[in-house]
Amino acid sequence: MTKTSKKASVTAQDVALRAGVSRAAVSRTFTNNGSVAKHTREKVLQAANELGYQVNFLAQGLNRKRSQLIGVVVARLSDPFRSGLLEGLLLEIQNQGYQAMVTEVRNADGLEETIRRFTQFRVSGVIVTSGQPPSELVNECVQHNIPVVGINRQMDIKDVDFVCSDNKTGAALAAQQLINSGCQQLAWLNYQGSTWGGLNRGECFKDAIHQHQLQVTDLLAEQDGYQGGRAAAHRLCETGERQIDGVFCANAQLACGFLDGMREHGFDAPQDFHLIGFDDTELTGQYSYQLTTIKQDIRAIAKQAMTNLQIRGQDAAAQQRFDTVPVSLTVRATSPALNPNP
Amino acid sequence: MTKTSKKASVTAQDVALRAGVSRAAVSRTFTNNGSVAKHTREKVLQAANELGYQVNFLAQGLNRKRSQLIGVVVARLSDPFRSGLLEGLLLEIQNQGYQAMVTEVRNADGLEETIRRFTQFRVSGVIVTSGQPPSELVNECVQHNIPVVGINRQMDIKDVDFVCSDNKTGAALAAQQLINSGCQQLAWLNYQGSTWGGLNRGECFKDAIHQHQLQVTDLLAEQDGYQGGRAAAHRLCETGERQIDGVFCANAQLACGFLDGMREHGFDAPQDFHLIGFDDTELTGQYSYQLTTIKQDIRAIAKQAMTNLQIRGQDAAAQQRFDTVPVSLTVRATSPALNPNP
DNA sequence: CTGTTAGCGCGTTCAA
DNA sequence: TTGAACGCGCTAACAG
Repeated sequence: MTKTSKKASVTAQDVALRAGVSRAAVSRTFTNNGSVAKHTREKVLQAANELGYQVNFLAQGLNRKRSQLIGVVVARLSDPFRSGLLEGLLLEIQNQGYQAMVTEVRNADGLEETIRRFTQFRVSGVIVTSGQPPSELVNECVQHNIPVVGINRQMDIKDVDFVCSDNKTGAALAAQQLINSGCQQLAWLNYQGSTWGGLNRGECFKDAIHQHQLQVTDLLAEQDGYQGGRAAAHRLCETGERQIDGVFCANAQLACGFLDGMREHGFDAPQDFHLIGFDDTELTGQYSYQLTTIKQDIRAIAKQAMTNLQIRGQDAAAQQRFDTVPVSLTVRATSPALNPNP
Repeated sequence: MTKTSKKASVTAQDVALRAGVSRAAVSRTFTNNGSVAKHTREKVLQAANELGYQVNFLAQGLNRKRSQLIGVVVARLSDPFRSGLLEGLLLEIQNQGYQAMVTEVRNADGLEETIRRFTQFRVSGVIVTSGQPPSELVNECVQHNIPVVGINRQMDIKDVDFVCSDNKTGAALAAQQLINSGCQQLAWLNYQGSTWGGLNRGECFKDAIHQHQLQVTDLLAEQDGYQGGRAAAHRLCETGERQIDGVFCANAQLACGFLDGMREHGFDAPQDFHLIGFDDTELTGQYSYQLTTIKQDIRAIAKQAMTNLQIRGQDAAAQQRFDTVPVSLTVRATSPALNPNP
């Protein structure tokens, strides 16, 4: 009870004492900052090892005015693409030696509160995969010199960088594929409250189609995700005025729902229509769907996002970046490969 | 340039100055700790508001030896159940005023490194949804007085609490449903490298079946998830010695894969066999699967996990808890409702 | 109820 | 290369 009751946590001071050096020496060996003699370094390392010393990130962050934390804003993780994206981000963040603080956000107020909390933890960067970062809050980050990057969205907020899948090429690939397959009555399916990414894909798709002198029917789902796509299919079949033979969807969930909705009415792809979705998730490859999709390169997106954070972390006044990540067409059953000799 | 260049971050000191009170008063109003006169409180709040003051969580945590962070260990977010669970945890953590630090872990070494980092951030608690927490590390947490709770796993590690879906009842419900439907040749499908949860469900299922004097065939998938289930179905059909008419799966992904694998061979549920999966994910409800499942109550699990953290947070020596969360049977097409008058 | 004081554990000058 | 000393921003114990 007198001296055996060790402090719960061992500090740099303890290590210094045991190694017979000063606290500063300990700090230096662990931050690789100042110069330290090889011999002392080893003494410190050994003492630290024996005591099981680990730096206190709270104290470190307080001092450096910056923690090894990256804030990540997510939403609707039930969408496989979004959870896949989060997984990719986590991996990349950890690879770079950071720790992810993640917040699920449901509305604008939530985003505001979240970003505020991020700054209170002095995060080294913020990644927004959902919602529009309110410009005032972003300014707050900028004041604190915290870099912010948005994924699959793009706005004109000063000092915020963006990395985004190549929607234009993706839409063009889809258009090409549908048209080359002989589709004439094309449709674009999106959720009516779609994110920037969805809207952008739609515009690009229509542009691409119009270049071929064809028209596009707008299918607007009242709900997002699988159920929205399914309901849209039902409505299409029930009103059934238009003959549609090629559909491009803003995301994979909508596409799967649409496909199932059509099946419920006795139609299926590719016999009765062709179907292409955005996002290549595990689900889209499954036997019951076999969806032809535009595949986003999650690893590349995550990598680029972190790169941007570091660039702006070093130079807060760096030029705003809008990075585009290549996409590719994954051909499956719902819009099969073209006959090589037409 | 002389006095206009404000400090990047405004501190409690600044607020105190402007409000004409002491730093301590500021601290008190923000932590609701000591008592503070209503008048001063208002002055402080106003000054803080004008200056845009926010407490520095790093400093706060350093002082209290505990941050408002909860560490969450996850793995394979591509599984919809796991991402759903994470979403539930995030919501609950945020509701309680904490922030989630989440780490994706791929192997035992990763878990070790992760938990170590959690302690370095002085998290208020650790939630493990994947992997077996190595007992030495847990001890490290205990030393730091950090509560640890495991979800859907259960081991005999001192001072660690567990919350787990009621596998026994779930397995019994599944057994009941299959038997009452007239199934005679039952099988249990699991991944060969399954987690504790999967193994436990299997044992419970076999117990339940044996009580009815029936046997269970073991189907072992060499891979986890959808592809594992699909391959298992292929193997079953190709070797095809055994006639199987009722299958229970360790999780939903296996079940969906199994169903698709059977379909590829021309068999389908419920005509040719009955099928029940564990985990009720968005996927299982979709038209193309309509899987009968045992549903886990994610909200309840998350709530219980946080409750346990707080209990042990207040009393480190609290008795170890093994909480069980009720499950329910969601009846869909692959094992349909029974005829009311048999 | 309030202000003063003493750390929390670490990074970083500045001399030596 | 090293150590002494200061401060990061905040909380908590103590006096008034």
